[in-house]
Amino acid sequence: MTITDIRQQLSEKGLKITPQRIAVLEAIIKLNNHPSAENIIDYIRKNYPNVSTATVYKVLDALVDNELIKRVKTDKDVMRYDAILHAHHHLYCTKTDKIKDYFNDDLNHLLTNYFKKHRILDFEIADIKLQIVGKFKTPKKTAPKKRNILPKKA
Amino acid sequence: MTITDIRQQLSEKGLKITPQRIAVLEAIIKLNNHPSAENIIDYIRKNYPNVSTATVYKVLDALVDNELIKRVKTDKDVMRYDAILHAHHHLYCTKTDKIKDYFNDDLNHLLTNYFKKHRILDFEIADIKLQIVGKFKTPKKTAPKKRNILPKKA
DNA sequence: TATTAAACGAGAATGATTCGCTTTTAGATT
DNA sequence: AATCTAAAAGCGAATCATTCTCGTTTAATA
Repeated sequence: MTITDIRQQLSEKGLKITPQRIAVLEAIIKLNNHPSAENIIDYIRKNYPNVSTATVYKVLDALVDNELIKRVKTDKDVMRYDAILHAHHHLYCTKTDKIKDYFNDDLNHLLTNYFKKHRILDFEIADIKLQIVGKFKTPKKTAPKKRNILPKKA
Repeated sequence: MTITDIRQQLSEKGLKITPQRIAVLEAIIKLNNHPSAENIIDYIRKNYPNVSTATVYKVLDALVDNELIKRVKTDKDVMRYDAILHAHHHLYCTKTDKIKDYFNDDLNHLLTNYFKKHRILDFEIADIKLQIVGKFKTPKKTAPKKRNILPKKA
């Protein structure tokens, strides 16, 4: 996703192309880990120190309204954001609060087909998101990466 | 779900049985519409005017920690709560912000089986929630309910 | 009924998000 | 290229859901 692509996307939605909007979209794509508004602000300020907090929130709203990004809600109170690159679901780790993308087209087809056959009365589905809650397992190591010969604390 | 049941549930989890905890659980069950903390507080205060806001939040945390209720995440910023009566998913209306329960054991089995066959690498699933986003259709009326003979504005 | 850790109450504090208002700017028009 | 104007950005203050602090009360147990 290049800056040209970003400009293109904004333009397609009839949004004015501003440095702030480009910066926010770029930040979400670069950070790539469901950043909070704060994360995004910190990232942007490295290059544009005087971007207003309120502006970032306003930009985020505009981008969500125009379906260029999605909001991701956690059990904690801060909102997180996600670039819309490809339909995907989320794995929520109850231990670490990490959110990982989960791509599975096979599953998407399964769900789409399921709801094509079993419509929900009086409801028109626009999107289906799976929140898969659980824990990341620490993978077993075949060999330790590092050896710590020294004691942890002097 | 009677008060005796509620006492039983608290007791099973090793939680002290307090009037406040009973009131909160009762409120969530009675309100039955994914209430926010504010909704719950308003409801409880009708009968117990001096329940502290902080207490309600603390009780909600305790109940979530002990899996007696669930948090319902929305794209908006307030958290909502839901009694755990039976496994279910949610329909989110983008027009009205209403959240409706969606029960479908058939679908639950489908998903459970799917993930039994297709495990997610390094992730241990505890719960799967579907957020089905869309719009409630207003059902077609066979005849109009009212006729408005007068002009809309004088 | 005495003990005590857990729970509660009241209100202040926090902090993410929004508001109100002014200034700036993107994009269109001359 | 200069002008115009609605949209966007900036900035500080305001909002408000949620959390913290800490003194008081209470549920559970002996």
